[in-house]
Amino acid sequence: MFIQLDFESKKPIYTQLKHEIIAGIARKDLSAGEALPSVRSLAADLGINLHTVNKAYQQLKQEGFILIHRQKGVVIHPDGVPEAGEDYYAELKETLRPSIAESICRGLSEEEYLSICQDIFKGFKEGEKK
Amino acid sequence: MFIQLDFESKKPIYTQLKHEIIAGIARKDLSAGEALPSVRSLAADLGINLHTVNKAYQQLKQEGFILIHRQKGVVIHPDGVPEAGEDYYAELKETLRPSIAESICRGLSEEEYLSICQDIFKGFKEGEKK
DNA sequence: TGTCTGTTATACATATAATATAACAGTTAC
DNA sequence: GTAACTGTTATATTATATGTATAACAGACA
Repeated sequence: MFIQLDFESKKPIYTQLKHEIIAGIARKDLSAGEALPSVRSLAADLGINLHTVNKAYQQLKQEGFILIHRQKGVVIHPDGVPEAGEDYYAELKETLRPSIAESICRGLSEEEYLSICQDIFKGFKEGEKK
Repeated sequence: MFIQLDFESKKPIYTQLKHEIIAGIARKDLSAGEALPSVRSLAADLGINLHTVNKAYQQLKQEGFILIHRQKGVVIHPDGVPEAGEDYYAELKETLRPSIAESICRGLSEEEYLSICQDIFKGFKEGEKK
C-alpha cells in the first residue's frame, strides 16, 4: 500500500488513514470495487492496532466511500462515492471559512489562495497518470 | 461582542473562539490596536470558564494575532498579523488537501470548488462594509 | 485600599485516541 | 472437518485533551 502515517502529527491516526484512502480514490489509485486490506493485515503493515484501522474503515463506510462484506472483506464502493449534497456543501464551507479568514489576516490575496487550491487539484490530476 | 459559540459542535470551544476572533479581524470588525475583553469578562459573557478563554488568547498570541500586556489587557496586534511564510503555506496546503480530495471523490469540479471559496471571500468583503 | 489585569497552580470530570487481548460467527480452502 | 481467514464485539488499560471550579499571586491604577 501507498499509505504513509505521521506518528508525530496531532491528527489522530485513524483520521490520517481515512485521508490517505480518500486521496487514493481521488487520484484514481483506488478504483470502484477494488479490494482493501483486511483490518488485521493493514494494522500489521502500518504497525498500529486493528481497532484503529477498524475505526477508519467504519467511518469511511458511514460516509459512503467503502462497502464492508461481513465475511468477505472491504472494497471501494462499487457504485462510486455519493455525490455532494446540501449537507456536504455546508460542511465544506464550515471547513473553508476559518482557513480563508486566517489567510485574509495574513495578507494572502484571493488570487493567491485560489492558486494554491488549483495547485492541489493539479497534484491529484497528475497522480491519475500514475 | 459578536461571538457566537455552538456548544453542540465537536470543535473545542477554545478553537471556535479563536476562529471567531480571526474572522472578526478578517472582516475588519476588529482592527489593529483594538482592545479585547478581559479573560474574565469574556468568559462570563459567553458562559464559559476563564481558562477556556485564556487558552484561546494564548494561542492567538502565539500565532501573532494579538498582544497581551500583563496588567493592561489584550489588544489586536498593533503591527498587524505576521505575513504568511513558507511554514504557513505548508500548513495551509495540509488543511486543503484532504478537503479537496473528498470534493473530487464526491464529483465536485475544480470550478465548483473554487466558486465556493470565492463566495466565502465575498462574505468577508461584504462584512467589511458593516 | 480596593479593583482590575494576566498568570499560575491544583484538582476534578469527561471524552477521545490508541493499544492489548480475547472471543464469536460466518467463509473459504485444503 | 479442520484450519485460516473475514469483520465484529467486548473488556481493560493508558495517555492525552477538553472543560470546569477554586484559589492565590503580582502588578497597575483610580
